[in-house]
Amino acid sequence: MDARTPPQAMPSALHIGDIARRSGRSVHTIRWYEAQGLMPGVTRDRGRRRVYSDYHIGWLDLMERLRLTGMSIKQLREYTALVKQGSATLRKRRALLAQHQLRVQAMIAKWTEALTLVDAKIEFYDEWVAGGTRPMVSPQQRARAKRTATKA
Amino acid sequence: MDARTPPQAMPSALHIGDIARRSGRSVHTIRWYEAQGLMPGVTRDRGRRRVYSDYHIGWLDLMERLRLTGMSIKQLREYTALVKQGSATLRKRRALLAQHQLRVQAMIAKWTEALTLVDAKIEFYDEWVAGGTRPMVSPQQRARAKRTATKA
DNA sequence: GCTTGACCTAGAGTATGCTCTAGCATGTTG
DNA sequence: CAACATGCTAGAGCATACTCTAGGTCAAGC
Repeated sequence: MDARTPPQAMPSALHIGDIARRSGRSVHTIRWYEAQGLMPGVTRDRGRRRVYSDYHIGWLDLMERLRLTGMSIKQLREYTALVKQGSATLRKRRALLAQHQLRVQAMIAKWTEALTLVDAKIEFYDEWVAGGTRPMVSPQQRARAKRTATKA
Repeated sequence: MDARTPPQAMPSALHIGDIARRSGRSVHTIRWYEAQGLMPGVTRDRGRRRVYSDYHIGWLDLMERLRLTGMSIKQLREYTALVKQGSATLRKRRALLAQHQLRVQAMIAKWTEALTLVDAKIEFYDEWVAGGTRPMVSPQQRARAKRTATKA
């Protein structure tokens, strides 16, 4: 009765379960992402089921990397909104990603700095365990020395 | 009546407000940290007010760095519990910090990897904006190429 | 001795980011 | 055509890490 699409007409027509399996997320999470405005170009089939393509696998990979590097759902939503608006927003998208890139680089620098104290603390414990007495040089002093050495 | 400690007997006797100001936290947060078992060696004065020393400034600095690098409150609690138990737990503390150090290093590696896609995406947008048409080489392909180049 | 500010406890409220349940519809397969 | 998987919506629940409110106590200065 109804004009069905031939099985191989599209490069890929995935249902939510397929996307869930292939992206390593739960179907709940994927629907929730869509509700949050993080899933561009999701269509529906006759039975109102969501239809995805391979594009969405790549998309979720990007979302994951951005999330992993600390981008909030709110910012992902902004980025997704720009993508939905088409190529007129290319510059804005670029700016948004460049801003994020800077934030991540800053964060990595901060983490590296925070590690100096942890390194110093471990060294301190090593000496304490080896010597049996609390070392003279405090972890804070060591960390400071390390930072100075790195800068020099 | 009661044997009062002379005013200058201790190197520093700080109240919660001083600690809050000097550590950049709110008094609420500091009390909450204590309730979570993250504040060793807090004593009370006659009026049941918390008394801190300079030690706690350094302690909160460590807590902040560990938190910043993704250690959970639960893990901080474990570490703090070890510190409270004294020098018998030195090896355990060292192990806990070393484990965290590895996690942070792995995290930095992961972030750096996640950045390759963002870098590639920005480059892709730059070409698109400059050329007016969607470039042939996808961000994913670029990112893959970058990762290969880095490895080689 | 009274006001003012800092402090106290207990517990409620908030933001973020999922994660799952309930109850029902639809699609596929033997 | 029945059974069973898969999907749907709406909304509740949860973990984490704070953040703040309410209602009262305490200490020091005037």
